[in-house]
This record gives sequence, C-alpha cells and structure tokens, in this order.
Amino acid sequence: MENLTTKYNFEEIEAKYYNLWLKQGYFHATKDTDKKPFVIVIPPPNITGILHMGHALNNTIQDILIRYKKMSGFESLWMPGTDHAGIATQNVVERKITGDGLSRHVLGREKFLEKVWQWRQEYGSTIIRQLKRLGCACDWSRERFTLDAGYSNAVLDVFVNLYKKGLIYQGNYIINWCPRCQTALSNEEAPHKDMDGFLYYIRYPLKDSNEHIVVATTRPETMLGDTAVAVNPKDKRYKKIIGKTVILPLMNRQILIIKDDFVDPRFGTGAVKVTPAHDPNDYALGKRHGLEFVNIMHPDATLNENALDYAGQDRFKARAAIIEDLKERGLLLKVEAHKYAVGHCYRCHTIIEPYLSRQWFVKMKPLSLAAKKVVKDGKVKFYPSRWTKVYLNWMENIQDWCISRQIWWGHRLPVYYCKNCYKPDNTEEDVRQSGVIVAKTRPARCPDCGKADIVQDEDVLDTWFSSWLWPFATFGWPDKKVSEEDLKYFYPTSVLVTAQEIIFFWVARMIMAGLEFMQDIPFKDVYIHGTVRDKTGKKMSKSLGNIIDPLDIIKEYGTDALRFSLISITAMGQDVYLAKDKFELGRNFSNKIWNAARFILMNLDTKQTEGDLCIFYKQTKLSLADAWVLSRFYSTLKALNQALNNYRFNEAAGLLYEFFWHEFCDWYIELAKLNIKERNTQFVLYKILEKTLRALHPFMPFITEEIWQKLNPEAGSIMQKTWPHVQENLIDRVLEKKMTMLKEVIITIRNLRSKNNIKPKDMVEVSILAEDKKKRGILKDTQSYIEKLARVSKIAFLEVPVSFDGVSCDVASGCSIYLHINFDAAAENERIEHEINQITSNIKRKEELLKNSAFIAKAPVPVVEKENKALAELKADLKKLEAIKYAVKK
RNA sequence: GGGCGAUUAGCUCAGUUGGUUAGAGCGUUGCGUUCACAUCGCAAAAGUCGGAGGUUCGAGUCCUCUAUCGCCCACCA
Repeated sequence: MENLTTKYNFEEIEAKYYNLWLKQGYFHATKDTDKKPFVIVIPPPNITGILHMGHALNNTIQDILIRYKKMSGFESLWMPGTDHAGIATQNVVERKITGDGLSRHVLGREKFLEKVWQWRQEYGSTIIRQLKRLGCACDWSRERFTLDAGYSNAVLDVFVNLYKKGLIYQGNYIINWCPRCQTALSNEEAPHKDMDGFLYYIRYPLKDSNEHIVVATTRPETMLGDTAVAVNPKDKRYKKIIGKTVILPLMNRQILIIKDDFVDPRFGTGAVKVTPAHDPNDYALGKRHGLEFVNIMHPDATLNENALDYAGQDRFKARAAIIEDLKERGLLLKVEAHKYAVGHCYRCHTIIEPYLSRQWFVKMKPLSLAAKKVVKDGKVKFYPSRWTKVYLNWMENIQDWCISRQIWWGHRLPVYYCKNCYKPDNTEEDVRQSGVIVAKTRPARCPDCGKADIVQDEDVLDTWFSSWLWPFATFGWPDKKVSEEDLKYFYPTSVLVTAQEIIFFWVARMIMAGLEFMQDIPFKDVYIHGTVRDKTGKKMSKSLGNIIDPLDIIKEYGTDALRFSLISITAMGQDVYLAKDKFELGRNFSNKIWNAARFILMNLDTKQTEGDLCIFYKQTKLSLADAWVLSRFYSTLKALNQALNNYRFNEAAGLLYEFFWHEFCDWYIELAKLNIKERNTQFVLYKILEKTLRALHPFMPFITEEIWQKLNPEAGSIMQKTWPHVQENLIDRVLEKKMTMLKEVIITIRNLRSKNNIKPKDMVEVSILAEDKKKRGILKDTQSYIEKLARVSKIAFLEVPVSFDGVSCDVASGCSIYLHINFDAAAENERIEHEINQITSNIKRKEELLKNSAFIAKAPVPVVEKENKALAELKADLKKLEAIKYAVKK
C-alpha cells in the first residue's frame, strides 16, 4: 500500500481524476430497466456565462445528488447543456465588433450571425470547462445547446403547434421596450425598481377660457402624445368641465376632458393626462374611449416627428427641455419629490419604455390551469415549500407572454408573410389573418392568393421560449426515433435545482410546457437554493466589484474545499452572505481528512483489513472504542441519508464533519493508537475510513478518490462503489452512552489538569470513586484509554467513599474523580462551592417541575420518567460534591 | 398596496414534527512541537433566542400584535 504525500496537493489530484472519470464513461447514463432512473437537467448556463458563486453552489448541489443517487443504485443522469441567451449573447458580440469599428447593421444579418457562431466556437464553452473544474458528473455525451438543429426543430414545432391551437397570436399592444437593445421584452424581463423621481403639476388651459385644469405626471415628456385628459366621473371638482376641450400646451393640440372610473381622485390633482401610445393604463383608456394613439418616439427613445420641435432629442433631454419651456410659459405649477417604480431591461439595465408595437404572444391562461393543479395537488413539490405560494400567485395573475424579439441571435419565427395580401392592421389577437403563414418550413406560395412573393418574419423568439422545453427537448423530442425510449425511461425528471430568480422565467414555464407537450410534469421536486451575496448582503456582480471568483478559491483552497464550504453554510433556501474566509472551513477539513488518512495508511497492514464487516462484528468481541465508532458511523449514515433525501445539505455536511473530525479523529484514532497493530483495530480503522470516504465522495469527489485509490489500489474508482448500507444492528445506543461516560471522565480529568496548571507532558495519579458496579466495570475495562487520553500514570478504583488529603476533585457521570496533586485549596473550594450552587438550583427547578401535578398528569410518561431519572442523578452528584468538599476542607 | 424572508454567543449562522441546563464555525483567553494534522491538539469564557401579549404541564420552536433590515410581486398617473 502506497502512502499519501505529506502535503495534500489538491491541484495535482484534481487534474488527475476528472479526465479519468470522463474516459471511463462514469458520467454516462443509459436506459437500464433493472435500475430506477434519477435525473436532473442542468439549468443551462448562458454561453456568455463565466462561473460565479451562484453557479458553484447550484452545480455542487446537483453533483452531490447525482453522485449520491448513482452510488445508491440509481441510473443517475445529469443532462448538461448551454443556452444561446439571445439578447445577452447578441450584446456581447455587438460590443466586440463595435471595438473592431463595425456594427451589426453594416454587417447585415447573415454576416453578423456568422460572427456570433464564431464567437460561440471560441468562448461559448468557457463555462462548461469551468463546470468540469468543479467536478460536475454531467453526461457530456448528451450535451445540448438550445440552438442545435434538433433542439431548434423542437422550438419551431412548438410554435406551430401552439399557433394551430390558437394559443399564439400576433397583436398590437403596449409592451416593454428596451431602447438600447431595441427589442420588445416580456414582463419578467423588465423588472421594476423603485426610483426617486418627481411629480410635475402642469396646467392645461381650457379652450376659450381663462381657466385651466392641472394634471400631475412623472413623465412630462409623454404629454406630447396626450390625446385626452381624464377625471373621475364622481369628482365634484371637475363635473362641470367634463366634455370640454383643453389646449395641449407646447403642441397646441385640442384634446377632450373625458371621464373614467380608473382615475383616482385622491392622487395628484385627480386629473390624468392620457397618452395611449406610451402607457399601459392610458392605452386601455384610449381603447375604451376611442382616442387617437400618437406615438412620439423612435425605437431608440429619441422623439420622432410627432414631437414637433422636440423631434430628435433623447427622451430625458426632451423632458428637461419641456420642463424649461413649461416654466417659461408659467404652466408648471409645482414639482414634488416622488418615488415610483420603473421597469428596467434585465440585460442592460436601461429604463424600459412602454411602447406600442405589433408583437407575438402566447396565451397563458389556458396553459396555467394544469400547471396550477399539479402544484396544488403536490405532484410537483417545492423545497422550501414557501415558494409554492409565490408560484401559485404568479399563475393566478398570469399575463400573456410576449415572445418576439427584435434581435437576430435566436430561433427565427416560423412566420411568413405574403407580400401581396398581408396587411398589418391595428387589431389585438388576430388569430388568423390573410397572408400570414405559420409553418416550420418556408411555404412555396401563399395559400390565400397563390403568389410566391413571400418573406419571413425578421424577429426571433424569446430565449425562454426555447428553455421552457429543456426537460424533454434535450432528449431529442419531438423526433420519436431519437427520443422515445429515453423519454419513457428518464421523463419526468427527478428534481430541478435552481435559484429563486428564475422561478417565473423558467420553472413555471417548464411545468406548463411539460404538461402541454408531454402530458406530464417535467420534474417531481423543485429545490430552490438561496442567492449567494457578499458579506453586506448585496448580490455579487462585476459592476459592484464584490465578486469572489470560485476559480480563485479553487486555486487557493481546492475544489473540494470550495464545495464543502459552500454546502456547509447554505441552509435550505436561505441566502448566503459570503466572505472569503468561509472557505477555510473546507480547506481545514480537507487537510484533516488527508492527514487522518495518511496516518491510517502509514499504520495499516493490508492483510488485516480483509473480511466482511458484519461477519466480523458477529464473530469478534469488540472493544468499547471499536463498537462505539461503528455505531456512531452508522448512526451518522442514517441521519445523513435522511438529510440528503430531504435536501438538507448543510445538515448532511455537518454530520460528516462532526463524525469524521470530532468522533473518528479526536477519539477513535487517538484510542486506536494504543493497539494500532491489532487485527480488530486495523480492521475497524480500515472499514470506517473506507466507508466514510464513500459517504464523503459526493461532497468532495477528488480527495476521496485519491485516498480511495491509495487505500484500495486494486479496487478501481470510488465512483463505481456503492453507497454504504445502514447496518441497523451495529447501532447501539447503550454502548454510545457508555462511551459518553468514558469521555466525560476523561474530559473531567483533563479539565482538572488544566485548572491546576499541569503541563501536558506531566503524568498524574487519580482515584475514581464509582459506587455503581457497572460503571466501575466499564471504567476498569477502559483504564488504558483513560491513562492514554488523560495522561494518567495510575488509577485507583474505589467502591466506597474515602477521604483524601490534598486532592483536586470533581464529579462526572456519577463518579467522583480525585487528582492526587499539589493544589490550591482555597481555589479548589471556591470552584466546588460554585458547582454545588449550580447543581442545587438545578435540583430545585426539577423538584418543582415534578411537584407540579399538571405536569405529572399531562406530560407523556417517558418525559416524566426522564425528569425523575435526571433528578436522581443530580442528587447523587450533589452528595458526592459535598463529600468532596468535606474531603478538601480536611 | 399585497406577499415572503431575517432578527439566537463578539462576528457569521444552524436549530426537522414544542420536551432536561439552546449548538457550530470563526474570533477571544489559557496551556501545548506525546512524530497524522499548528490548515493542529487540550481546556475555558461568552446568549433574558428583536419586543409585547397569548395557547400549553412545558415555547427559540405554535398563534396574535409590533419594531428594524432585506427581497419579491403590483398599471396610482
């Protein structure tokens, strides 16, 4: 058996094994009807992505599950891939070619797309390489990309399918428009942020009158597109002037004062300027009242010719200019500070413009019904469960999904127009319009007029319109030949692991798509982990400069340390505030594991480690330490299984940490040193290490593999091994209690040594009074343990109280412990007095509790019994302490 | 305007169905090179569990109210 290097060189080890696992095909999963499948589809990272802590956490969790289930006998499949990330990628490449003095418009669509593919070739798999660095056991032979041919086919298929069902339509609406990206966005892509703004009060003069009506607005520049002023019909202040005409300042346009219940008389002046082409509410008002829709902006948010003198100006410059002009004319009454929520582009953070345009939409209400039901019925479960409510609330208030994007990188709409007979109108939801052909392939001629002059829609689909098919399109759906077998076996998938930010974007929509196209849920569980933030609670982002780069941590501490640290500090669904020093936890633990293994390997004799544990257990009389560590291992394993099955990862990590470090290393290995050469010790040391490595492997794949290989040079990879089986018969609570007593006695002696300033190298003599025969027996049997771990040279066991001169004493587990040393009698007395006081007050509390008839009557019997027993023990301890006090005084 | 989360030791956080005297890591203090590990060992100090009520024999845990911080959703211009 070869030993480990003195120092744990994680860099070398990590480089060694990932490729080996890959070469051996350990990550590959295929249909195997003898096994149950366990499947996770990766949340496909954007091809523009680089690994951040969120990814590191997200993928570590998935990897733990995948490896755990694989070892547990499941056919474990982790489906990997990347997302083309329409707007994000287009932005990146555009920025790049701008640097080269080009623009996409100069290049043209085809050439530009070539550049993007080129870019993808070069940089698009950065994140994949980084996931490999993290140790992810993805089945790379199945890697998918949302713009691959097969996948694109699925996307187009779905579009045509939904169009035929009447669930996709084209229509004119106010949508969220990003003036910088120059595309429409869905509601989810335009999150609102609170901003400090102003409420401007503007006078609108009444026609043929000296009077005026005052309107309040946060966006004065939109007044150029006003086509009415609205008041509440019940508002007494304005009753007289409803129906009158006002002159729109700066534009000199005549517009009407209309009434509508929508207007809140308590807000502002109770009079609203109506701009139907630039505000969703005003749009609805405009529709109700048949108002004119005046668009005053170009797509880049500069004002257009409808803005007359302001044409050409940027929207915010125009705002300032308009305010100045109104002021000059005495039409600006006042300005108040005002907080309001404004939509921002989720890709470039530019302020969204509500913009009237013709776009494609998915009707969501019909899709949401089944998606609501499966969650309500518990067929899809959220962990933690509170997200259920968030999900259902969104489903309840669902709005149609704008899916067309005015960019080039993505799936181009399978929509064709006949130049001859297509005439876009202003309708909403024109499900069928002549000259519109929706088909996966380009039609030869127009079915309405028969002419062949046909053009394809310029737009592409929302990236999420492809992502929502991920759990089944990755298997090759809808191509039956490719996907049928796999889907039957692997679908629905087992669990989706993701962050809260994309519940609406992705999780909710996948559930809808799964139910609509597969007639089944896409996954059974949804585990939502927290967001990784910096230590002040801010999201980590490049612009804030507060990023802790996982790759830096990997370089400095190692992958396993990164993984174990992250998992340890992430309680279910709770955000994690991260600082670099948190990773020391994992680094130190790696170091501990390494050194413990090194010690064991250093002392292990291979011949002594062979055999079956259960048979060995039955046939051998084990020492307390041996039986104890086995019992503790299996108790830990049992709890570990439970924690993993309930997605309690921090608890799982904590259990392993506690067992390995503070039980196995601190106690068992120290005790094992006493008889390290003996068969039993050798066997147990080997078995515990070997099994613990397996249980640790999903968390720390590299270090466990390296140690495994050295421990079992012939046994192959740890990845091929099974998860340890819980041996219930080896779990022995009584025995664990015995060990607890022994530990208490040892700790008490150490404590007395420390209090009396005895140097670690100095040996002491002790007497132990154990009136209880059983206890005395245990302590006598483990005398050598006490001597070794408490540095004791001689122990006298007493059956009855004896008084000593010159001893330092204490009570532990019902035994009195006397240290025969020179000591400070005054200090000793004070300490014992203090202990007596403490124990007396505890006894009092317990006596009162047990005198309480309500407690006796209503508390369950075992609880009362436990209290009684505890009281008896306390009383015995008190008696001993008093005896000790007496002894000391003498 | 709704919804959610957090509030526990100096710091960062655990605490599953209510059950002895509330835990960990880091930090602090004291001692320590007994050769697996100083990325270590041994020991210690440290908390009226945000506040107020309530339910209960019993509350960090359940209920109500409340304070502070944070997040999400929502068309008050």
